[in-house]
Amino acid sequence: MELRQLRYFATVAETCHFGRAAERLHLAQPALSHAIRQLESDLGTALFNRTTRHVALTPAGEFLYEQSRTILAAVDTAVAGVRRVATGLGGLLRLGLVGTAATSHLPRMVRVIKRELPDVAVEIHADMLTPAQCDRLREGTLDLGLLRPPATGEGIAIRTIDTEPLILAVPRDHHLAAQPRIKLVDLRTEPFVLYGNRDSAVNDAVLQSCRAAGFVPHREHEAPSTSVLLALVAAGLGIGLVPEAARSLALDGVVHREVIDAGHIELALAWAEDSEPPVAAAVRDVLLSQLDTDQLAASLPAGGAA
Amino acid sequence: MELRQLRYFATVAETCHFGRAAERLHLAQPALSHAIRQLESDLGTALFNRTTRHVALTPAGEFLYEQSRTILAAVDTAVAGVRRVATGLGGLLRLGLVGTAATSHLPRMVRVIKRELPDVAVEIHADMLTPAQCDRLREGTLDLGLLRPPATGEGIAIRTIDTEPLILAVPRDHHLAAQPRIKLVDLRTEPFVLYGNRDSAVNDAVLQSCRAAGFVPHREHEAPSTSVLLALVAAGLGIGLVPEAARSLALDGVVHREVIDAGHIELALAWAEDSEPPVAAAVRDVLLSQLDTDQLAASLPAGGAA
DNA sequence: TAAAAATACTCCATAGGTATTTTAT
DNA sequence: ATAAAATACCTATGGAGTATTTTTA
Repeated sequence: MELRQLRYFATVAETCHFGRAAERLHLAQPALSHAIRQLESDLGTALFNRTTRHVALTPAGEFLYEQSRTILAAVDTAVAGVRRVATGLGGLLRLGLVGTAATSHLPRMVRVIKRELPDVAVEIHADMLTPAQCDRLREGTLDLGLLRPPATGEGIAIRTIDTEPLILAVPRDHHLAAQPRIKLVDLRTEPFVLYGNRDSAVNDAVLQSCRAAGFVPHREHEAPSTSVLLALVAAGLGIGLVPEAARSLALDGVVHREVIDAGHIELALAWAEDSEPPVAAAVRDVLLSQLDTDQLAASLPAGGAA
Repeated sequence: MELRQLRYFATVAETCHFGRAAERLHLAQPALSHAIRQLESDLGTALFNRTTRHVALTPAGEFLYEQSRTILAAVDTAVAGVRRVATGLGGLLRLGLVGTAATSHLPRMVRVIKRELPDVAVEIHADMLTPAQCDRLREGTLDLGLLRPPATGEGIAIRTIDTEPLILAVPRDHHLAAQPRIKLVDLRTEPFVLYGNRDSAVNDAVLQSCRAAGFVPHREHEAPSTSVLLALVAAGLGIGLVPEAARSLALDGVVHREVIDAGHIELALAWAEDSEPPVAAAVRDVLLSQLDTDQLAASLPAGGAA
């Protein structure tokens, strides 16, 4: 059986008239008659009871007509779906992110994607370190990444979307919590809770900032993630330097303070330079153009046109 | 898009190898390559990323493969279903019945159909009088009928499947309930509850039996159905003559008694002589052969081989 | 360099056209 | 008598074959 036959059959079933059905199909009547006979012979059963005056479905034809509507509709939606996936308007987007991006940038991003590309399903791969994201982007098991530059290895394109200062996290009753202006050197004698993972870009930034300020932080404890790091700070085991996005974690017993010369850390959108799937390109466009819009709006004087 | 293309595509998607897929499809490799190129150009998008060393699905191809499995499975079940409906092994059977057949013969019949033709769906059209069933059999909106012979009009074939005596229905405390041998003439002075419908075959049989016994029953009340008739008898409004099948209705306050010379009434299976759908023929065969088996068993001496 | 897909071409099966016949109302 | 499906026959598109070339791991 072929879809051509099924389409012809469905049209004849709907009109119960070979001539009019042929017309609707932009086809000559004998060609249609022949096609239906062919289908009947393929199936080994009559689908129509026909005289020259009347065409009616047999029970088998009745059954096939119901099925044909389902099948033809499924084919149409499949074709439309393929086109959507091919253009990036639909399909699955696998988005990787570093720990802190989950609370700071993710919610708005997902909202923008849902608004601009409603047929795209977003699959979140949270708490992925930058090198892991780069590997998975290259091997094609991730479509986009939110990571800390620089990207490791070849073939990854990035665009910085935000620059955050490192801020101080201290226990609520710590003496630094009350200090008005904090400089990095003020932390040189403090015990630090540091990110334990060698691949952590935030850890690198913290160590580099301290080195620039002329000291090596005293490694009191190690934490595998920002939330654990803050928990250890809350427990009074030390102080920490974390990206500003960590403010939104708002752990009880921890307060955050600016550090004048603590340096910054970037967050970037990353994708595979080649072999980027259409959804990735489409979502990237939407996210980056949204970013540009926001920056433009921020650069304009407040109180502009509504 | 054609099913041929979809079948080819699914095979390539499964093997990720044009040569092996072509082999599986009993096709030369260039023909398959060409067919896939054709499909890709129809859809306006690539379905495979191919080098001479590696074939992999694109996101659009991935999507189409999932859809193709659904569609191809639907096509296969549709074709199988058409064959079943065409042979009568499947489909919808619309079965008409007179009121009393619902409790007497229907349950066993449905059980036999379910056992022998599990893919046949039975639609019951209960409480249909004989002439109405004949009309609907002729116009093709009913497939089989359980009715009281003779059938009215042309084109209806019937086979008698049971002969029931008419029995007496009386209130529990009626004097006839205690009488050992009842003859029709004993009822000549009694008030009767009769079937009200002019088309009722049971009513005809009752009136004819009484006429043969030399009297016209005194029409005290009329009932549209056997169950209502028995309810009126229970209420003490008169006596009734009903088919033996009515025993299974077992209304409280009503007792049934044999009447020696009350005559019999037949129940028959009926179908349209021409234009009988396959499912009707198949079910009829099953029911009638079951009937023959039962009669053979009944005619043999009891305690035969297991 | 070798395996595998693409290209080039050839052929014929069949989808679809026109002209005509058959059939049932 | 006539509308409509079936039949007969013809044409040409395109599906599938063989031989060959191109490509990349």
